[in-house]
Amino acid sequence: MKMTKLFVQTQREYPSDAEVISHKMLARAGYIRKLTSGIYNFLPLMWRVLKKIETIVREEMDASGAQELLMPFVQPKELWEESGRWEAYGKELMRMKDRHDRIMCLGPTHEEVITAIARDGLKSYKQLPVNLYQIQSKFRDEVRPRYGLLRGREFIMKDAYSFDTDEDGLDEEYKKMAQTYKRIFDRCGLETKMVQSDSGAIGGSVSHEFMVITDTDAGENDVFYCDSCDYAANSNHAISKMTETNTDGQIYFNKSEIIDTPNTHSIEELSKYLKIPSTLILKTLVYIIDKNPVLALIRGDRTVEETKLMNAVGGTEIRIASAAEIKELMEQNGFDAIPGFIGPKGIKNVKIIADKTVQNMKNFVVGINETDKHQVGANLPDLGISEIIYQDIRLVEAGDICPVCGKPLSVTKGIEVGNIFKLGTKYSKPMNAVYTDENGKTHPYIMGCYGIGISRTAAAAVEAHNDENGIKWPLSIAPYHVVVIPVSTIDELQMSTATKIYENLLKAGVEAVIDDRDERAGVKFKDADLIGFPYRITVGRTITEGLVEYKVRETGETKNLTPENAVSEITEIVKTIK
RNA sequence: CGGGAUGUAGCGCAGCUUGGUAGCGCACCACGUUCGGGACGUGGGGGCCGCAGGUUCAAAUCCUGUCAUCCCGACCA
Repeated sequence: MKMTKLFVQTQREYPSDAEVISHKMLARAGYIRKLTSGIYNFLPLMWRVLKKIETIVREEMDASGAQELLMPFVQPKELWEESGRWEAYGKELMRMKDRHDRIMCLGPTHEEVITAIARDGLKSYKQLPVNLYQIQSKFRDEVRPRYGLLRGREFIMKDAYSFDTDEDGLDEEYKKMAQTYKRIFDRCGLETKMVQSDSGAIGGSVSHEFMVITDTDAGENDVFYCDSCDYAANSNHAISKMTETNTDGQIYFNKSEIIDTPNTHSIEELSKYLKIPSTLILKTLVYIIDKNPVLALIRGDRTVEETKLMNAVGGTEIRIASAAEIKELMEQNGFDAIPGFIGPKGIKNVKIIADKTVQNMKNFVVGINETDKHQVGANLPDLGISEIIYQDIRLVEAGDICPVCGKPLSVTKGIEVGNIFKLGTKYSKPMNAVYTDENGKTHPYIMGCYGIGISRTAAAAVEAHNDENGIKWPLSIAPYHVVVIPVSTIDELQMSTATKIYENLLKAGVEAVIDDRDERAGVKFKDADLIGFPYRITVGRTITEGLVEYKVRETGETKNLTPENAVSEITEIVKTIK
């Protein structure tokens, strides 16, 4: 492709609305252009990158035995009512009416449609197992789209769905997909970590996410991992062993009593006032889960992990209660305490979930629903709580003990580029999607689902591979392999040599661009770096000695070669792409 | 949905306080000089100043409403 014809406009400055590096660079280098919030045009360079990622995904998925199909983007409400997700999915599901007032939605994922396809076609155990996948645009009406392609509303996704007769079959497919994903991301030049995670709105029992590890804001997930073993988990799912007790061995209170603790609205203020460690305080938080209040108890120094708490009561939506809601809860139970003095004592008809840190607590300090007072030297049996559910609801912290091997855990940030779920019968059962076994009996399919964010993977690759001058694409997914730059387009020898190199590269199957613009060398170099061509051949003054400059974007390495050697060097490298 | 901010040329911004013919840099077009890390000169083209209403002789500027976008908190590929 000639640069003068290539549809790309680079910008000298980063767009003002971009926050993270991938968004800034893809926009400035002319890969993407925002149409409206969270919705982007994929311009020719971007589309080449996306198609390359798609090709890798297709090759690996096909090799795993999965079959590609394509499902509709627009789906009817009725299907979503069958699975129960019309209500449950929430506002991310973009709903609309057609001209006959039939209610439809844009597909955010395709469990319902694929299950409907399967139940029509997969009648016999002899047809199973099957894994079907598609690559398609998805639409999720995100509350707050951000970070460019990392969290758009419309994005490209590969989604696969497997159907098995039993759990063992699902386990096998799940493992196969995990290996397939590892290969896909390796081929895309991305190092990923497979981490345990919560299964969220997709549902099911077990799930893992593939994370590109990063130390930037673009990593929206906290990942806890162990250096000594292979334990790794998203913060919404990570667990740790608690070894220490709630005191440092010192005895602070030898009898249970109620004391004045004026103006101690926070754990920090209270521990300062009483001169005790925060581990000695029982923290009580009020959450609203699916419109109902829930009390969460946790040791004072610890944070509640909201997804875990929500799962503990089987909810789908969680938020911290407002001051007004807490006041209402107090009034219903005959108290009028303000936040800071709330406790489980005397609260009726409200679920009380206690983190396991609370189980070991002795002689602690706790709010008793009286403003400016706390009970000290308290123990749980003394508080007269009718029912208390112990669950792990705490956020793991770096340095916590690995649940597998007992060594300290570390934390890092990650971009989730892929996700695999064991769904079981979550969709097949309610949708009555069944097969007939060898005895003539029917059973719901055992399902799994497996997603890869194609456009997010491209953005993650930019996050992982860049420098201050621009993008450094991995060769396998770069829009072009090499740019040939004649320094001066009016120098006949330079121009004719560059053209010959360019033509020979094309003949050898190398994807090349020749920068034939009548621009100064500096402009071409800056653009080449920004766009991120993995290799560059510069034809300049040294051509009078028969040499051109060969430069590697990734390392900055340069060497002078004859035009023939430069072509063969790159041709050989391109052949090595898997 | 809360809290904060911003809408002026394709991009980055000034002008608004104190109303008076809409500006700068980049990009674009023409000519000339330049030519290995974002050159320079001269000349040019491009704007419903987000939209609607109001105040005024006169509104980018003041007032009201509205829409959009971005950032901070709950989602997920």
